[in-house]
Amino acid sequence: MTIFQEIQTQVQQAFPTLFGSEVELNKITINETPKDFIGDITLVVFPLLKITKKNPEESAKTIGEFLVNNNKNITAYNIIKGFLNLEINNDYWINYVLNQESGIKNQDKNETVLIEYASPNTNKPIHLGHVRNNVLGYALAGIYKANGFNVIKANLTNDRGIHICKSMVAWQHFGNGETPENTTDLKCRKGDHLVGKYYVEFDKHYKQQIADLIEQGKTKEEAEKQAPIMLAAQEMLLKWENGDAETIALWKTMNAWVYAGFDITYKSLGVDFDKFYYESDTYLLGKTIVDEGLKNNVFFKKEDGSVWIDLTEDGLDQKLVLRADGTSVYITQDIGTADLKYADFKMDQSIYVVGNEQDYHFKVLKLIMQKLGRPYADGIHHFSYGMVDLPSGKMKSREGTVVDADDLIADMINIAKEQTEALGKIDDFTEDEKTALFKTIGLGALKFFLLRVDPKKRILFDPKESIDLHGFTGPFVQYTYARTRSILRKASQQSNIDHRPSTIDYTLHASEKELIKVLYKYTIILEDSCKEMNPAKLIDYSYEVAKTYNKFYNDCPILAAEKEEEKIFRLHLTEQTGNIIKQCFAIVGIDVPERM
RNA sequence: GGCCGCGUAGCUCAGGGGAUAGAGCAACUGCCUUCUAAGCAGUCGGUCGCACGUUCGAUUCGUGCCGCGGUCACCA
Repeated sequence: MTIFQEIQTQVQQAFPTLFGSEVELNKITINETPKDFIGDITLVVFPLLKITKKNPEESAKTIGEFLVNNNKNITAYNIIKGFLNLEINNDYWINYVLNQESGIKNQDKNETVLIEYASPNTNKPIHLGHVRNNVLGYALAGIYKANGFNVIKANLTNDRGIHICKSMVAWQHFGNGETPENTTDLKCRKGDHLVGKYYVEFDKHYKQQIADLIEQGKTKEEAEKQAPIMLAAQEMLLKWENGDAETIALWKTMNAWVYAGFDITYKSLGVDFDKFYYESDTYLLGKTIVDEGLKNNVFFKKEDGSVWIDLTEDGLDQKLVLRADGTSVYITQDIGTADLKYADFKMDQSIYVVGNEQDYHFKVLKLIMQKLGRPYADGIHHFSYGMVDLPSGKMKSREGTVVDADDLIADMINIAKEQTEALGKIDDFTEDEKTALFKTIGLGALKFFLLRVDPKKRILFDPKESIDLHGFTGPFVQYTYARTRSILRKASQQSNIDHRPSTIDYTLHASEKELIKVLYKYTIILEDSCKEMNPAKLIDYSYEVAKTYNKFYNDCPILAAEKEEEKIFRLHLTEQTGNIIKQCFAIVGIDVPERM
């Protein structure tokens, strides 16, 4: 229990005695005291006045008096307007530091959470938008784990469908047998780029053919439907669904190229998965559930044989769940996969990390599963995040206006390299150590950049202004960590810092106390970031820790402290700061260097 | 047009019924013979989109309007 909660419940329990009436816990608002006032914790009395039946000053005085007399950690209080500012005993903070275990862990929740993220299409390499998805998904999984949940990271790979056939058709027509092994295009040695090249190629020819047909007097709609290359793709999709050997062989070959490429990108992003689902395995599953829903009158059939659900009573509209020809649509597959996930993992919560352009789709999916009476339906949650936009607007793979993930990662590492080398602090590093450090810093900057913004908000990325390494950034926090490590290394050469006094007698420096208070909040923030499903909360906190430590570092000598006890205490503070930074970053998937 | 989301400093973002609205970047000024200056301190910069309402108190909640984005496919 934190001291915030402790005071809150203590005041609640005392209320009948003090004021002759009960009070709800949530009426007792406790805040940190703003910097310019005296005190550590502030209780706002305004909401309590109706119950105390006294004016703000008197009410605050009664509570303040009570707390000072009955809580040994509270030494003094002052009242400004309706704010009761409480001062916490120095020893409370000092003991907190001295008795803090290094590994803070939350209790096991005995609850399973499945988090689906990444979920790429196998027709093109991933871009910055997908990177946001990957980084958010991985961070969210880390946050749930750190909060004691059993987490399954799932990747639903979109490996079939018309868009996949487009790349295949284009490769057949224009590929001339190009493979990742024999290609002269360096970029295409990585198979996802090779396949992506033909996806773009398809679109180019498709557009040309449409233009030609329109010139021949067709309408735009006719042209779009009759373009030979599109007909070829549709034909290929049918062949694929019928299991045509040649088509399946080509599909397998090209998908294998893509997977080899994805593996490299996942690896450099440092993300991983416990379970891969493939749409080619799951796309038929939804159909039996559609039958079930028809029997239960959740769905209805129209004259042409197509199957629908009526969601008008839920404020939505009618939604198709199966085509007249009996083939699946997007949501049919998701219905089937939802059941499959539950069969596999019996999860309590099922989180979908998918962009906010699909808000409507997931609203529908959840409603359908609820109407079908699925036990996991209420646990479905769409973790909806904003798009990454460029100054020129939206990224579009087909039009080539994307920031490629591999390029971006390489750029970031390069920026890290240039700036690190310019500082000249790591000249004694081996080449391997340097390479590792540049990657740590470059990816740290990138991930921090993507995570520091509220997930539901869109991000504007300007390729011309590279991601910063100073200020509110990943490298700033990493730097602070390296700083703590540097001091601890020096300390270990000097004396034994393992010696831990049970108590210590001196007045905390203001910056020292400020730092302790920030460290104290760690578990609260970790819990909040999970409840609010917001990695930005943890990122923001890691920055606050670093910033506060740097101030402390500047104000308080550590190794050169006047008294030995002081030095030992400050080394403990330094160690804990480093531990918390490292933990925060590990949770969201950012590495931390020993030196930089 | 219906529905959903977002409008906070020149730019990128925090805050989310409570005190004087905070960071970073950009601009300017100090601080390295002393533990890593990727740092610290400071100056400059705001009608929290607009209006009404609820409240002791609204940037925060509600309604309306304006602006931006998304979505309303037998695409995924």
